[in-house]
Amino acid sequence: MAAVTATDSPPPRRIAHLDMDAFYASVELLRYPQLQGLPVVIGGGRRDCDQRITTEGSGLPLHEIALADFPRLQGYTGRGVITTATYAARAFGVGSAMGLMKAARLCPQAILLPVDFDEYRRYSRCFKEIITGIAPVMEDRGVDEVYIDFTHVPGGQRESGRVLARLIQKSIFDATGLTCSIGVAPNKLLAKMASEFHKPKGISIVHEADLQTLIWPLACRKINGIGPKADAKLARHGIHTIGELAARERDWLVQHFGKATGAWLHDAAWGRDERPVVTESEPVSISRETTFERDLHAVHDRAALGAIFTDLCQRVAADLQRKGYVGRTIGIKLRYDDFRSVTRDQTIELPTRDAATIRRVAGLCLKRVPLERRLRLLGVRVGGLSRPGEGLRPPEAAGGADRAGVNAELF
DNA sequence: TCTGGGGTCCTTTTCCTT
DNA sequence: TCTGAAGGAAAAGGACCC
Repeated sequence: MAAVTATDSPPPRRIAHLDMDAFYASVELLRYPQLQGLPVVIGGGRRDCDQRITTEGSGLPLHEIALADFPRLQGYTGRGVITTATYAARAFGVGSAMGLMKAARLCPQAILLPVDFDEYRRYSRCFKEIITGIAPVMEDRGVDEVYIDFTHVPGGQRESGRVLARLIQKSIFDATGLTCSIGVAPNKLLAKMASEFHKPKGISIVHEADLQTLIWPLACRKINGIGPKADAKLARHGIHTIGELAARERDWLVQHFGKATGAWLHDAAWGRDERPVVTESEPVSISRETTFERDLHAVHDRAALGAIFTDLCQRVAADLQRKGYVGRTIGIKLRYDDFRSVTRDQTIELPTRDAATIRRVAGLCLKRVPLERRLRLLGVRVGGLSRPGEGLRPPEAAGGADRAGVNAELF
């Protein structure tokens, strides 16, 4: 075999996963530093708990607002869950996804802040701009997470990526006051796990050779993509750690988990993941859904449901128009009072972003669903998205007939 | 007593066509 | 006209993620 010089061989793949530390809570604490160290929960977001602090807008600087002016969990009634909680609040046993009423019993003195997505998105854009200024190949994975390809970034290989990770951490902190954790590894799968090793403010470097020592002792659940269901199924087969998963034959996994999932499980356990860092992607669907303040009945609450239904369709249409998409597959989702969900959808000939058209087709979907039980949630979705071009029916053309049709629909 | 909203992806079922 | 196989697309459900 011919000798290979250092300049001939391509640099090893170095992929980083960056995760902001307690993102929503940290943004709120930047705004209200007087809440530092106090139990704070962020959640709700629906109208009934969407009261920001009473003295906001009074001209008082936000950091001077008295603690007494912040709304408390005590006496909270209504639906909604906690999106995130500060560590001080978690000490009382409250945490993400817990109902707010239950949290109010556990920690009535906790301060309740509504979710402010606009503000989180503002910070999100800001830290992502800083990253792409340093390392341009970045994949967006939501408001507080990204993957970054360090491989060809100048300095991206130094100390296996640690130097660049440090620079990114410092740049984000200097510009925003926010901290993050970064994992650098040969691929996305391992980088994602690595970023959790030393939270908060951590940097973790993982090499292929670390698989047995750092990855295999971890619980299967640590693999991004193994959730509660898959974890329970693995446990039933006596598989609890990634090492135990790696010990199973690929064929055995395929037999028990299906072709795609079985093969993926095997690859994941062996730290294999060739997925590229994707810098651009198109959405697959756009949807809106809402949980009612109380369960509604199709007949008894017909008017209220009809208004909500129309509103959802209009909001989806507005989203499509704002984002510049049209879609062909229109669907509904509803959740009954017993929490079972059903979906129905229908594909139409020409893509649309017209509210009345969406309302009409969604209304047809609704007719195919049992409506005896009370409903707690209703959603409207448009998929099969494309950019408007040939075949788009202009909103005006959809006008009269559809609108007339809507009035005759269910609700 | 409860269990949000906005997505993606995968699997299974159903329906249609050949 | 009926039956069955095969394959693809659409529909439905569910798991998972942030």
